[in-house]
Amino acid sequence: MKKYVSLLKRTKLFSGVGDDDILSMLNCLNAIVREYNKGEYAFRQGEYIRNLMILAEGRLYIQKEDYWGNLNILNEIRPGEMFGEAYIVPNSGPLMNDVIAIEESVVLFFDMERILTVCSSACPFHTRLVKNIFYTISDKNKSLVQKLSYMSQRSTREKLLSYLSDEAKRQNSSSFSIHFNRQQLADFLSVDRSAMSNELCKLRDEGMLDFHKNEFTLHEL
Amino acid sequence: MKKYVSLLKRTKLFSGVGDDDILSMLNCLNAIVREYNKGEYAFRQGEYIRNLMILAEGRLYIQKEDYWGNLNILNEIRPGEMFGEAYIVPNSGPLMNDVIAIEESVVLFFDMERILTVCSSACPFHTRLVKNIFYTISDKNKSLVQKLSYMSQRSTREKLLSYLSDEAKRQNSSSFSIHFNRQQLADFLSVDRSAMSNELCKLRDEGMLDFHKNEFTLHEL
DNA sequence: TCTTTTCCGTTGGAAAAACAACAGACTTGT
DNA sequence: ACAAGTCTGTTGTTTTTCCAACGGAAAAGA
Repeated sequence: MKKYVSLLKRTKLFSGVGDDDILSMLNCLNAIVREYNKGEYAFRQGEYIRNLMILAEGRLYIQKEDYWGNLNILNEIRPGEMFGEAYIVPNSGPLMNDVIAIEESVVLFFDMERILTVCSSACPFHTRLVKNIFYTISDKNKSLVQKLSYMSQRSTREKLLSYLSDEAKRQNSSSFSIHFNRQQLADFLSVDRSAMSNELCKLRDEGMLDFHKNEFTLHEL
Repeated sequence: MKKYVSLLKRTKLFSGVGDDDILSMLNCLNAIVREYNKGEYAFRQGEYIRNLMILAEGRLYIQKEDYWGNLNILNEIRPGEMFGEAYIVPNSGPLMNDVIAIEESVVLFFDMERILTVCSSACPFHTRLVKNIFYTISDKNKSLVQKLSYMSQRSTREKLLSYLSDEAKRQNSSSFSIHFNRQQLADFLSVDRSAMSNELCKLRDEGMLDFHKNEFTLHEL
């Protein structure tokens, strides 16, 4: 367990907690290590989750199979990332997705009840932990709402405009750069790359914006 | 403040907390009441939020204006609903949306720092509160992820199939009813109603499902 | 009961996106 | 320096969605 302390220190969950405190907290939180082989399912649709997990090594897919058997990859989990945090609510129903290891993977399990039930004396950093988890989930919540606001636009053009508009706000400048390449941006917005590229150029020709590689500039009309 | 206790008792935030305890907690959490006139902005894009809010009376829109001035309504808040929970993270940046009262409204403000920093002696229900807020936000997170999984499907057909498939899972039966009418479902999935209606009938003709009003039955292939 | 309104399916034309395929610019690795 | 691979814009065709409009069925209201 000790070998994961340096990884955990860099996670959002344990941000601001010292090495020694992490070790004692691992104990307090009933931390368990589990390993998965490549291709093995960590969780299956229909199971109930009572833990918060952090991926220590490897790579996981969160995927979903519909009633007719069509597969769909929803998310990719990389080392240091937390998952399962949305399924710890009592009576929240069973897991709707599968979690599968696409590489040899190591997962840390934390007892959720122990996290939320504050043991005031034993763990001085417990309050910190509750805040961290709360902040992480809030952050995720916020970015989900934002993404949803792009995705709910009907056309590729509107999706682009709402996304770029938000980036300009976020970076507080009408000139900014994005960390996506074209294919990634298209995937993020769930549209076709070439159609999106085409639309970007139309927007440029109409004078609404300019771009060079990943540098964008929005223009007033 | 007393007049809102019965409302608060029914909110997710104060679920499981008795009347007397709510009153003392309101004090502990530095609760403030603010009223807004119809058309008045509660918050504007660019502001920083340090509170958690519950709408007591009236109705609010969470809306967004893009760089070129196009308006977009993201959400409608009704009495008893909580909002702002995603913006309380330190360094989370300014609010990206506007919050506007579309009716004469009353909003309760709670000091977020007070909620997360547990005062072990004074409030026996504090742990309960932290759990409640955590559960609420997790729940929201989960439904956002689900919705996003529908919305990220490219075609109306796929959006429908993934949504209906999930409902069947959730209600644990291939026959189930939904609480949306056609227009609401179309809005939820961000597609055109008539096109969606058309697609539903195609799916029925292809033998994948059946429906009568809001009752759906999925068929194996 | 009769009227009005809402809801839902249907259709045809217009608009947009998806798709496939390709070429040039740029990167990377050897 | 060269080859292989990636990234991006472009074009033409096919497919899908959007939009507007309509009619019938069901529900709500007078």
